Formats: sequence, structure tokens, C-alpha cells
Amino acid sequence: MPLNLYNTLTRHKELFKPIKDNQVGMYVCGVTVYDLCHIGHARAMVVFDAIYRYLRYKGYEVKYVRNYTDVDDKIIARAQKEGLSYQEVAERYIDEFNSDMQALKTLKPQVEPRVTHHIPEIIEIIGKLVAKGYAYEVEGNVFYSVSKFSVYGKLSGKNITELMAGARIEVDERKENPMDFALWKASKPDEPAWDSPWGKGRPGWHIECSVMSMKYLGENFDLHGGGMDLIFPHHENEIAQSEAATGKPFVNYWLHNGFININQEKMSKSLGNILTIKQLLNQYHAEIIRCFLLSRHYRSPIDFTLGHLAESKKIMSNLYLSLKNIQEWTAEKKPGRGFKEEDFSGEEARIYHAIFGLKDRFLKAMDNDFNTAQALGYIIQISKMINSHLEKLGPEKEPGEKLLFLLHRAREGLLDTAQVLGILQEKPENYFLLVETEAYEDLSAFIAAVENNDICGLKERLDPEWLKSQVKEREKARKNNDWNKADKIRAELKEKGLLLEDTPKGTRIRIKKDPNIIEVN
RNA sequence: GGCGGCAUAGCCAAGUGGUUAAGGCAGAGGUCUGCAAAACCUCCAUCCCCGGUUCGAAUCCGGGUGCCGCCUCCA
Repeated sequence: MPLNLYNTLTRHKELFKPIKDNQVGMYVCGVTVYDLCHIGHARAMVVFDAIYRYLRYKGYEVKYVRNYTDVDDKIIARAQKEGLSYQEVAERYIDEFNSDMQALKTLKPQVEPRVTHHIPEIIEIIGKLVAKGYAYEVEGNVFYSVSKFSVYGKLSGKNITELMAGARIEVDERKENPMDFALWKASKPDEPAWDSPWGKGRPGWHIECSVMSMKYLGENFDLHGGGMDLIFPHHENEIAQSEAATGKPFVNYWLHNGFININQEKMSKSLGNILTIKQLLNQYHAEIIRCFLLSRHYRSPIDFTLGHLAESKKIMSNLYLSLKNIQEWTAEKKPGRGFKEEDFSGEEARIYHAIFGLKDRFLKAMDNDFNTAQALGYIIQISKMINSHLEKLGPEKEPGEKLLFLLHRAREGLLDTAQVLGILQEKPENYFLLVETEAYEDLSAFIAAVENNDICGLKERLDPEWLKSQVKEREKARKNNDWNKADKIRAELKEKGLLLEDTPKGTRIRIKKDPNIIEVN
């Protein structure tokens, strides 16, 4: 099935055609490593991770490159503030970024180039641009001359003459045109510097991506991605630099993800509403975050609120519930043989159709400009059908051959599609343990776990002896039909964050998690 | 001022002209339960406004209105 994607360059959805039959080169602008990453970064990284996974799912051989900007003004400023070298700052935040990405279960790109490892190549390209007359040197700085590149503005739809030049830019007198931008910056004393034909200095911001993307993917490659904000000037400038240097078209398809708002406000340092990935991961399982991020189309803005996150949490629990149900119903039993459509009728026939149609529908959704929201909807639909059907069959959990067959196929289908979104990667029992704090069916086992301090932090908050006596009291009260007392104890435990649930099999317990630990202003 | 995007139920959200407008959350009613919880069942929209194209439009075109982003570092 053909993949269509929205190309910022043409402002249309286009049929995706790789340059080399089934190989894809993909470059995504990474981060400037001067601080912890926030949920906006998380969105970009998760979105492009899903795109990367999907391309591979479709059978493309993808070379994925994502850079680190490890030298720039902000890093230098941070280093000076903390009395560290810029390398130390960069190293620290590269490590932090890596741990965030790993926690968010993103796949590692094949190449993660750093600016400081590519200085000779950068100098070479700048030299080429100067030689070709696209750039000029002033006092050790090299600027790109925007007016020499006739199609400047083609990505962002801007027109140089109409750009209110200088309106919001501090005009640098040394530039021939206010829109010109730095390729090479002369360094001040105490700043990182490399020798160059124009004296000591360091690369400007945009040139690195031109150089590193072309180095690893060729002068013309397939996909280039990043946040919406990078369209102008960053990506516009990349095009200007690259195409001027090589005379070839740079990137065929430009993809840009939308921004995250927090409670309908732009996330910004001045508003003080920056939420870091670490804060979020502290409270929410990575797959809940991925589910939230992928439940909207990647180009739309999305609003971060605790309510929305709670929805995603519910969704993930329901999905895992299906896996758990399937696991319990199938146990170790393998389906005896394959069945055909005509073998099923009624509810089972509907489930059969849904399961066997899942992959097609999933592909169709994803082929439509990576519509993860719709794709996720289809996955949830299957999950819901399974849960509902099994519930109706009652508690015996003795599936016939045909149902066994359906359940196995459902599981395969769910896992196969969900992995493209990077969800349902945990074993259900582990997921519930991590997220819901799996309900303990056995109260004495729970108390023992508290005593052993197996449950993080609970021993400090709860006296196991007190807990033991409360539980015993309540059991006694229930036996005596003393419902008032039983309810009272249940309420007391609830205040301590313990939820008692009476089921036909007995009383079980689960730990209530506080959903409001993250503070969002 | 320039460029771009969005407007679908209480909320979030999919929907690239054609059967009953995905899905989720919340809510209401129900099953189960001593009660509650969990789970399951049922119910819950004609798509911002006005014109136009068409046999037929949420979907295409024009005009309004209202939001938002970018034009400065930014995912």
C-alpha cells in the first residue's frame, strides 16, 4: 500500500517515493544539549520514532540520523554560569537525553553525530560557499548571502523582500542584508574555537545540519524532520546552504511536528510551565506518555493536561487488560488448527473480521500521513471487543478451539500493530504492577510484601501491624454482617491510599496513586 | 503587516464526496455486589456561519467569524 505524507515544502500530501527503491534516509534535528529535555522534545522524538518504526514496518531499510548540537551560545553560557567546560555541559546533557530517550522507549538512530566531531567538514562546505559567492567574510565571521539564493524562502513560504527585515531582528551592521545568517562565528576569548581560513571561531547553528545530514545520507536524501518552529529559519537555511553548495535538491520530503501546549498555554520558560521528561516519567509509565502523544495527529498542536494524561492511562490499562485476559484464557493452550471465515458466526464472526481486518486498517491509517490517532483507535476497538466477549462468556475461562484460535490471532494482531507505536511492549502483569500497582488478591501476601519493604516507600507510611489488625477486623466485621464497621475500615485504608475491593473470590487490595503529583501551573 | 494552520458531542479526537459521522474520557441507566470498587452492557453529535459546485459535502470552492502558530533562540 502506498504511503502518503504531508510535505511542508509543497504543502500537500504526496505519495512517498524513496530515492533508492526500498531504502530511506531520514534526518531529524536533535537537541541542543544545554538543559534537560521537556515534553515538547518528547513529542518530536516520539513522533519521529513512530515514523521510523512504521517505515521499517513497511519493509523499508531506514538509515536514521539524529544530531546533537554540542556547541552553541546557550551551552557556553551555561558552562560559564556553572564554572564548567562546554564539553562537560554537553556530555552531561547528552547523557540525560539518552536516558530520557531510552525511558521513552525510542529506538536509537543509526548515527548520532555531534557538531564538534565535524568541524573540518563544516569548514570545507563553508569554504565552498564562499568560493561560489554565496557567502562572504567580515572580521572573521562568515555570512550566508540570502539574496544570492534565488529560491530562498521556498520552504517557509516567505519572500525576502517582504520579510520585515530588521523588524524583530537586531540588525548586525556587518551583514550585507539583515536576513543573512552566520555560517562561521569569530570566537571571543574564552570561547571554544577552532582554526579556520577565517581565523579562530566556531560554526553557526544551521550549517551543522547541512553538513552532517549530507555526510551520512548523501547530498540528496528522502526525509528531514523536526519541530514546526524549525521551518524558519533553521530548515530554510539548511536548504539554502546545501543546495547552494551542491547544486542539487537537498531533501525530498520535509516533515514537521506540532507543538505542545500546557493547559492551553504555550510552554515557555517565562511562563514557568516547562515540564521535563523526567518529571513526567516519574509519575507516568512511558507507554502512557507515548499513547498520549500519539493519540493526536503529529502535525496538530496538542494540549497537555493531567486529564488528558489520565485518559491515556485508562486506555493503556484497557489495552493491557485485553492482553491479560487473553493470557488467562489461552493459558498454555495452542490453537489446534487454522479456521476460516465461514467457520464463525455471530459475535465470533464479528471478532474474526475485526482481527483479520486490523492490519489493513492500521496500514491505511498510517499510510495517510502517519495517522497514529486513527491507528490507535483501531487497536483499541479490537481490545474492547475481546474484553467484552470474554466477559460475556463468564468466569470459567474454558475456550473452545475456535475461540482459542481467535484469541491467539487477536494477540498477534495487537502486538504487531502496537509495537509500531511503541506500546504494549511490557508483559501485562508487569505493566499492572508498575502502573496500577497490581491488585493483590491475597491480603496476607500484601502485608508480607509491605513488611519486607518490597513495595517501594510503603513501609514508611504504613505500620504493617496496624494494617494487619485493620484487615483482620474488617474480615471479622464482614463475617458478622457489621457493614458499618467494614465500610469504616475501608474508608480509613482509602485515606492511606489503599483501595479494598470485595470480589466473589475475596477481598483484594491495590495501591492508589496520586495523579496530582505533577504540578502544572 | 506577511506566511501557514485549525474550527466535528460536556471534554479530547479520527474522518483524502456516497451504507447507521471511528475511538477515548466524562456522564446517565443497567448487570454483578451487603454496599462500594473493578469489569461488562445500553444510551449520548448531522459536523462555526453564509453562499456555491454536485444526483450527493463534515469532506471541494468563495466569503464571513473565531482561535492558534511562525516571521527572534526554541521540538
